Amino acid sequence: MLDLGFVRGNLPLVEEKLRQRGADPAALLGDFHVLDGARREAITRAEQLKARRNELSQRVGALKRAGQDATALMEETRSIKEALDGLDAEAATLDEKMRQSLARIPNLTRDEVPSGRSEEQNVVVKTWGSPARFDFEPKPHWELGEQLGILDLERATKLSGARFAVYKGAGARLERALISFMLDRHTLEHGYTEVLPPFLVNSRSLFGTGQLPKFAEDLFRCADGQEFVEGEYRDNDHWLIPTAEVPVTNLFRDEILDETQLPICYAAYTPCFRAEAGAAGRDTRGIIRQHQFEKVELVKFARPEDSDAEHEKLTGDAERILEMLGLPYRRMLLCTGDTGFSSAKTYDLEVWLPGQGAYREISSCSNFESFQARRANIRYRPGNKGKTEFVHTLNGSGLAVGRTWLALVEHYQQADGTVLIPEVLRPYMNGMERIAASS
RNA sequence: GGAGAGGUGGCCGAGCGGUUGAUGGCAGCGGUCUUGAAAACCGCCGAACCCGAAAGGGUUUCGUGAGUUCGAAUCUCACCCUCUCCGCCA
Repeated sequence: MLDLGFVRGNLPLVEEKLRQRGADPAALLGDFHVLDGARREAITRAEQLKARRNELSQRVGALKRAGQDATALMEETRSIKEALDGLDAEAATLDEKMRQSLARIPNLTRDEVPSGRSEEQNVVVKTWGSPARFDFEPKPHWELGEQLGILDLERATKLSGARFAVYKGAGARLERALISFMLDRHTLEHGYTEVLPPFLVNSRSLFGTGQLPKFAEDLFRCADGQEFVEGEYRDNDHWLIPTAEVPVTNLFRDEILDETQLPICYAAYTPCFRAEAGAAGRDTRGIIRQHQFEKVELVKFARPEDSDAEHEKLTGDAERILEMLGLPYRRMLLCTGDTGFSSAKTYDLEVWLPGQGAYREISSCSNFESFQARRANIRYRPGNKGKTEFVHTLNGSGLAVGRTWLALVEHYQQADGTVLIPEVLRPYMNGMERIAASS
């Protein structure tokens, strides 16, 4: 969420930034200054009446203590109260409107983010490794997975419908190995603290990180309470997390952190659940796009002046996993139109998938600056200044485990249909060197 | 699910209709003292919003929402959450 005062004082800039994102400034803040003016006027008038009422009440108290008559004053206070009812309601309504429209305005992208409509305009920042060359026709992971008996998509459909998977044998083991491998690197070598959060969160949390209200249709919600109503963020409803970002970032919601704690770096494994509304027909084969997938997520809370450097470091930490696994990738700087709602700047890591002959997203590393912190009210007290400030939050996949699984299977496939296991992973696979059909 | 207790400022903890934004303690900040540090002592110290160029003024805020009252942290009701015990269960 942007700061109300900032939007008020920088309307042209905000409009320009929204346009760069491909958003419609008119729709998002068309009547901003009208609404803002009306809201402030209502507040001012209501507050003047309240000041008068409070003053009268005090005098009533004084008179009564002195044993004198106060009926005249009490009469005036009563009439103020009636006028106040309407005014207060009006101010509250306008305030809520402002709040809601503010909550739907995306973050401002940084100036170094390239302008662009879609992913076409994303910029390659670096490329690591090069796509493997095969002297045979590489197969997509769904064929390999089925032949090796490590992936069962058909039966998953029976259990849960489309976009679910069952992993078996070495396939299940591989998934678990990847999770452990990633967590070990991040906690043992990159300085993150492991967190295992709840997989269900309330709507307050989803508002905090920016999934609500705009992206409700992308989420799975448990039918254990009332309907979701925009503007009402409950702490007693339950939604499946779309990413560990939500519970982990919200750990410090409504808290004031000590500056000496920062940066706080967490690594969390969780399954992720996404409704994938609007993705109908996309990536229907294989496990690229699932309703449920595993992910190891990196989350940081940093001082504003450090968030850039922490963003680079975090992205590097994710990249290192790909490098250790020997998977070719490239780092993309997302353009304005492709940068997520809450993010000020995002790098995507794209891994090469031989089965598709394309680079596909396997990690997304974002600096949210104070956008989420303002929504979730996460602050810290800088130095010896008494004033609190919002922290900067960051996160990135480190990595999406399901996609790592399929990249690995496709990248390390052999002519005979087996899949080599990279050396760094073998300790996590009980020494297994390759996945063969009999396993 | 049943019974009880409780939700107050960064933290702990008083207050239980009228100068209470809230006693006190801790932490933090500034100062005195000291070669330095500690201790001791003195002072400052919540947040959001509105008006104002500023100085400053005002409003709201004691889990949330309604209500009673001239006036509520304090009274009433509903709801939420936490803790303890019991039951059930991984």
